[in-house]
Amino acid sequence: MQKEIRQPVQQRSIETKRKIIKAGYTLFSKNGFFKTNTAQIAKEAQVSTGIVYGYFNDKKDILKEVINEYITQVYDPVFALLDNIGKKEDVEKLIKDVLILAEKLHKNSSDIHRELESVAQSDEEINKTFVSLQDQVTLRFVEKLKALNYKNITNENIHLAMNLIESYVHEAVYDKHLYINYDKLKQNVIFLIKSLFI
Amino acid sequence: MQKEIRQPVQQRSIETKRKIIKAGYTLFSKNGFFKTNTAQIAKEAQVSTGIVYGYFNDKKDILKEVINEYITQVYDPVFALLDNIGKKEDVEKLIKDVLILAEKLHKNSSDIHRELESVAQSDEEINKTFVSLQDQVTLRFVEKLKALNYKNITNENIHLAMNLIESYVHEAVYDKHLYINYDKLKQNVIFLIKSLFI
Amino acid sequence: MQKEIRQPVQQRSIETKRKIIKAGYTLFSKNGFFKTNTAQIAKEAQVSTGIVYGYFNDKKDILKEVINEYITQVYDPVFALLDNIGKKEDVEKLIKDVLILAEKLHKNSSDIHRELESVAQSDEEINKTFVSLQDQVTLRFVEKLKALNYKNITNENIHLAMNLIESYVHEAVYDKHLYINYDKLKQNVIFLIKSLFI
Amino acid sequence: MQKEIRQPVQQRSIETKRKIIKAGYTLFSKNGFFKTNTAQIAKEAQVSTGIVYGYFNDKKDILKEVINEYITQVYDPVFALLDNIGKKEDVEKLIKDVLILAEKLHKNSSDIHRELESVAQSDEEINKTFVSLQDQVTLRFVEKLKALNYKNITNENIHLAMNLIESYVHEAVYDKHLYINYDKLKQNVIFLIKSLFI
DNA sequence: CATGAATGAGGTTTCATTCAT
DNA sequence: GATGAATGAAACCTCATTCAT
Repeated sequence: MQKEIRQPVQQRSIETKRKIIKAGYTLFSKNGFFKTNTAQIAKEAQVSTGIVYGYFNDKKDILKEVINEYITQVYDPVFALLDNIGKKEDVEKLIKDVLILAEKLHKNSSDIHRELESVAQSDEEINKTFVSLQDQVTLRFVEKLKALNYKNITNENIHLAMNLIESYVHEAVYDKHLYINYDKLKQNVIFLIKSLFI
Repeated sequence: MQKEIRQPVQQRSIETKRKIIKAGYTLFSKNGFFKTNTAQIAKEAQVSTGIVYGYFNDKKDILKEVINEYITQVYDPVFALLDNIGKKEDVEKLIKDVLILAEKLHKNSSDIHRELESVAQSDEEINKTFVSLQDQVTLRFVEKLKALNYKNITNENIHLAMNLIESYVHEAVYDKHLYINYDKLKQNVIFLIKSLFI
Repeated sequence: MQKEIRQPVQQRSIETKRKIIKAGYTLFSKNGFFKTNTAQIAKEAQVSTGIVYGYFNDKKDILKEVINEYITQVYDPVFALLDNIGKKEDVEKLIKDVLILAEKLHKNSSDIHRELESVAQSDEEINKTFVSLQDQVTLRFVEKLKALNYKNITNENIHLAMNLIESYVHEAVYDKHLYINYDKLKQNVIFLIKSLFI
Repeated sequence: MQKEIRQPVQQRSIETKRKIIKAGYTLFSKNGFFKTNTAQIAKEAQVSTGIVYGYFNDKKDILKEVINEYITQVYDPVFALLDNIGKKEDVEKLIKDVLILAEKLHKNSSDIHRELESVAQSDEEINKTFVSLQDQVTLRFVEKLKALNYKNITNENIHLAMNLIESYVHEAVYDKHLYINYDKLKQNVIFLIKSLFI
C-alpha cells in the first residue's frame, strides 16, 4: 500500500515543503547527502521530524526535490539565455555572456553541484537525470547556434566549449590553486573557444 | 589512549593489509564510500571484520590508504612520463603521449577518481591532498616544459591543457554522451592544446 | 558536532527517561557497570535500544544520572535530618537517629553504593562527585553541631563517627561475617561515637 | 576437553608468568580490571598476546593470580605480625605497630585493594575469597589476643578496630579530604581503639 | 496537520581467545 | 615455547522511518 504523500495545496503546506527542500539544499551542500540526517534537516527547516515524511517518501525523495531546485536555479537561466540569443551576434560577445552567467550561477549554487554529482555516482537514477540535463544543454546549444549559422558547430565543439567554461568558472569560484591568475585564465578560455568556432 | 595500530612485520600481515586496501578500492569505486560498510570490505578482502581494525583506525583511514594506492597508480606514471621528456620534442607528439597515458590510467582507475573527489568535498583533509597533487602535476609540467624551451608555458595554459585532456579522457572512458564522437573529440582537444602552445 | 540530547518536554518522554535511569540503577546495582550493556538496560526499561541514546550520550552518561538518583535518595534525607536537628539534644539520641536513617538508606540503596564507589576509582570525574558529597556531609555536620554547642566537634571526629556508622550499617545490610552479632556491634559503635563527643 | 595450562618448571617460564601477573597487577590497579585488555597486559609484560594463554586459562585467571599476589603482599605480613606478638604488651604499643604496618602496606598496594573489592562485587567467587581473608584476619586476631589475655576481645571489637585503622590509613594514603589533619585523625583512632580494649 | 518520542535494523568498533607460523 | 595475526561474537551507537498524542 503506497503511502499517501501530501500534495500541498494550502499556502502553509507549500511553504513547509519549501522550507524542507531549502534545508536539504543547505545541508547537502555543506555536509553532503550521507553526512546529513533527517533530524538535522527538520531542525534546519524548523519543523518536526515526523512531518518531513508527510511531504516526502524518504530521504532520497528530498534529494530529488533538491535536485529539481538546483535545476531550476541553474539550468533554467541557461535555457533562458539560449532562448534569448535572438540573432547571430559576435562570437566573443556570446562567449562572454555565457561566462558571466556561468560564473554567477556557480557562485550561487557553490557546493551543491559537486555534491549532487557525487551522489549521482552511486545512484543510477540521479546520474541519469544529470547526464540528461547536460545532454539537453549541449544539444540545444548545438541546435540553436547551427540555426543561427555559427561556424563549426558540432556536438564535440560545444561539449569542449562548455568544459572550458566549467574549467574557468570552477577556478574562479573555488579559488583552489593559488598560482592561477583568473583573468589570464579567462582570456585563455575565451581565446580557445574562439579558436573552435572561427 | 590511542589504540595500537599494527605495523605489519610478518609477510602474511602485509598481505592482509593489502587485501583490505584492495577491497576498499574495489568497493569504494563500485558503490561509493558511504554505501560501503566495513563488513563488506572484510568480506571482499576475505578477512574477519575485526582484523580491519587491526590495520586501520576507522573506515576513513582505509579511504586514506586507498587514496595513496590511487595516487601511486595514477600520479606516479604521470611523474615518470614527465621525467622522461628528455629533450624538446614535437608538441603534438607530446600531447598524444600524455593523452595515451591519461586514457590508460583512467581506464584502470575507473570510477575511483570521481568517488574520491566526491568524498573530498566533505572532507577538508582529503580535499587538500587532492588539490596538492594537482598542483604538483601542474607546476612540475610548467617547470619541465619551460626548461625545454616550449613556448607559452604558463600556469594557466598548462592548467587548461590538463582540463582538456581530462575532458576527452572522461568521455572516452565513461561514454556518457551518445552523441559524442570520441575520435573527433580527441582531434579537437589536440587542436586546442596545440593552439595554446604555438 | 555534538549530538542533540532530548530535553524531555512531553510527559511520556520524562517517564521514559526515568525508566531508563531506574533500569540502570537496578542493573548496575545487581551486575555492576561493566557487566551491564545498553541492550540490557533498554530491555529492563522496556524501551528500544535507540531511545537510550536519545536521552543519554553514552553508558557513562546513564551512570551519571544513576548517581544523581542515588544522591537524591541517600544524601537528601541526610541533609534533611541535619536541618532538623533543632536544638541541642542528647548525644546518644542523635547518634541513634543517624544510625536508623543510615541503616534505612543502606537497605534501600543496597549494592549500588559500592558499585558506584568502584566505578569511581577508575573515573576521575565520578570520583570527584563522590568525594565532594562526602565532604559536604562531613562539613555540614561539623558546622551544625558546632553551632549547637556539642563538644569536641572536629572534622576528624565527625569523619571517624561517620566511618563507624558506615561500618555498622555495612555489616547490618550485607551480613557478610557470620561471627558478628549486629546488636553488639551497634552498641559498640554507639559507645565509641559517644566517647568521641563527651 | 580442558586445555593444558603450562605448569612452569623452567626458570624462564616462571619469570614470564610473574611478568604477566605483575603487568596485570599494575594495570588493574591503574585502570581497573574491565578497562584493561589482554593486549595491554601482554605489552606491559613485554610478551606476546598468545603466550598469555599459555599460562592462564583466561583473563579472570590472571585476576586470580593478581589477587594471590595481593594477598601475599598484604595479608602475609599481617599474619606474620600476628605470629610475632610474643607476649602481652602494652595495648597502645600494639595498636601503633598495627597502624604502622597497615600504612606501609596500603602505600604499596595503593589502588589495587579497591579495584579488587570492586570486581568482587560482581563476582561471587572473588568476593568469597576476600570475605574469607578478612574473616581469617579478624578471627586470628581475636584468638591470639584472647590467648594473651587482652581485655574485651570480641569479634565485634576487633572488627571495629580494624575498620578504624582502615579509616585512618585510607585517608593517609589517598589524601582525599583536605580538611582532615592526619596526625589528629591518627590520635583519635588510637584513642578510640584503646577505649575498646580497656 | 503537526509534534517529537519511539523503534529496530544495521552500522561501527572492541577484544577475549585461537591459530598459523 | 613464543609470536603476533586472525577470528567472530558481542558491544556500542546511529538514524531512516513510524507512531502515539
